[in-house]
Amino acid sequence: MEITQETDYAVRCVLYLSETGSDRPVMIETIAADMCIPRSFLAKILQKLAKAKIVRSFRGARGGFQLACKPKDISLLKVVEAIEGPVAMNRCTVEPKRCGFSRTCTVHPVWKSLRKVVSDYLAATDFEMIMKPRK
Amino acid sequence: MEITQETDYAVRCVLYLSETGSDRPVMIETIAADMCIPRSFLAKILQKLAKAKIVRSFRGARGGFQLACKPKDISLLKVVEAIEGPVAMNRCTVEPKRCGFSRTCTVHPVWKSLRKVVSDYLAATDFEMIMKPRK
DNA sequence: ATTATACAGGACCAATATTATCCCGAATAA
DNA sequence: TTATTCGGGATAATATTGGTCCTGTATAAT
Repeated sequence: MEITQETDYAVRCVLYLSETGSDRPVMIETIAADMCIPRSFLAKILQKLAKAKIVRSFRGARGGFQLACKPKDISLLKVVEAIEGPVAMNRCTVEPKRCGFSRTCTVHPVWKSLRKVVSDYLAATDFEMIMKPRK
Repeated sequence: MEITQETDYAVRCVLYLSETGSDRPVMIETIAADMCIPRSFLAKILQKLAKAKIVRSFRGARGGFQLACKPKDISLLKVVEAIEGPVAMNRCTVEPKRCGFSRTCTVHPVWKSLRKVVSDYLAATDFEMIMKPRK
């Protein structure tokens, strides 16, 4: 039922990039230090975020990471799914093949519906909303 | 983000007891066979359900398990928490001591709020609702 | 009372997932 | 050309999950 530590790192990392709003790429090293995330683990996380087009990476000297779009256009769902894959409460709602009961199981629709509740909530929350108001 | 296999077993087990509606206790053996749940694993699960007062156990010959109350009075939340402990999306919302950021972290309230959404949904779903309508 | 039955609970184990770390190669700015 | 920074594969430590087994205890039936 819980998100993983990795997902928590990912969310805080995107939030960090949202808040700094730098036009220069930020190095893994810097983010790791500022957010207390193990450097090499964060590197892996940023790879996933880059594949999901949430951040852009730049190699070489002065390289690093930037948001690929505005905080407002990044939902929590996008980040969570970039790390954990499709959100679901129960495997059987994702791969029904492996659940012999799915056809007759009356719990199945409940998990599906809860999944929608969660996923809608996450989709409706973007990083502009999560950011501290700067005023 | 997913419930565990164990929780899935627990829910299906309570559903089974709801649907059979037997006034005689049902043996672990029987439930295990009917629901395709490993016998000794199910035994552990039923222990947890008994501690949570969701089922009653009877020892000795003709022993077994019965629901401790009506399906209508058992929420999905009760069963899930009997197995997994308090539902939460993020550890930091349960034990804030271990999260140095919780005071300033702007994601924190989001997880808390999502937790409420999920927990409300689970609390609103009881086993009479989950049971097949008998007509 | 005795006995067969069925759960209680502790110890233990295997498989899998999570949380990392390290290294070498590829891109790239200076 | 070189120092820098990410990309990605391999690997390892730890935690969690899923599951078994065995002994003890309660209890219904005889």
